Amino acid sequence: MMTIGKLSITAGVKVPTIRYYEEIGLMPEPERTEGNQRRYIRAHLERLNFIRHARDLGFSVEAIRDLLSLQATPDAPCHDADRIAADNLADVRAKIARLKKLEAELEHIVSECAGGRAGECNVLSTLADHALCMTDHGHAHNSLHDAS
Amino acid sequence: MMTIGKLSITAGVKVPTIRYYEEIGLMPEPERTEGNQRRYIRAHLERLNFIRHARDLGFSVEAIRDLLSLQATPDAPCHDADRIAADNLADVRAKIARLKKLEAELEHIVSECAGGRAGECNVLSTLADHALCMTDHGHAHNSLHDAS
DNA sequence: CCTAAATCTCTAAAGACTAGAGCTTCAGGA
DNA sequence: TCCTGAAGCTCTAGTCTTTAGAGATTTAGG
Repeated sequence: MMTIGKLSITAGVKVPTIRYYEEIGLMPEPERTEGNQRRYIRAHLERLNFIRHARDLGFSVEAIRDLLSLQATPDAPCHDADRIAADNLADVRAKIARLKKLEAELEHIVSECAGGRAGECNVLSTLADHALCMTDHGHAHNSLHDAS
Repeated sequence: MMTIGKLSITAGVKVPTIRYYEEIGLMPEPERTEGNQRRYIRAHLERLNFIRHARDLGFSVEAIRDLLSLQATPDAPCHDADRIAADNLADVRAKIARLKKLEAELEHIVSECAGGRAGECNVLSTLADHALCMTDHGHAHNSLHDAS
């Protein structure tokens, strides 16, 4: 029987985040004390560890929801879980590729800065003039920010 | 003189996003027709290209604001713009490093999946048991999602 | 029993947009 | 010149994943 604070420390997830996970249905509603405080058992800690770990790996909340439901039915084929992980891997690889292009472009920009005035600054001119781009990094800037 | 729709297509930025940029002061208020519709000139398109390009590169809106103000005063030292780009480069490198760890871990997870049942699935058990982790990927998952 | 720490709910903020309602304007054709 | 449909307008509210406070209540230890 742990309090939410203990669970928070143990799992490395902030208290309001735990309550948020409960709200969106990732975590089940635990039992409460007479005074309405949440009390968790070990199963809750394990589930929260699972969630945090998956989040760290970049899985979206929806993907985690799927994984958790798979976990709940151990006789189901593991094919789905594999697909979710494989999708995630593809995503991670795409992000890496994209970030490497950005890295190259930023390196180029920074190395050319000779400490002059802004009017002749390479950072600014490169950003202003798309034609100077070294790479075609396209318009898919969402891929930089998505968690999935 | 283009409409907001034309500007949107040309710059690859959605119409509501352009209006949002105006609202937060990244884009200036353009002239309006008698009937209150926005009309843009080429300078607007260039500025919007600058913004989109910088967003694609992972610059935060605040960083872009800085860059834009530097651009407006071409006699200022370019040192600040360089620092902003250099900060971003460090960020991008950190993101790459982190994603590579995740990639390795996901590769490991996926490759072990033999198509069995969920009960013995490596994806699920790895996520469930932190001790199986190959790397210490810590709790700093924010760094994956920050744009700055 | 008292008190300080922890918990409770609820609201609101962050960043960077996106979507819809309901209305008005514009451009092209008959 | 009128009509019509696409595109524009404003305003509100929602997205997503947390995080932070306010103000009230409960708990555990001494």
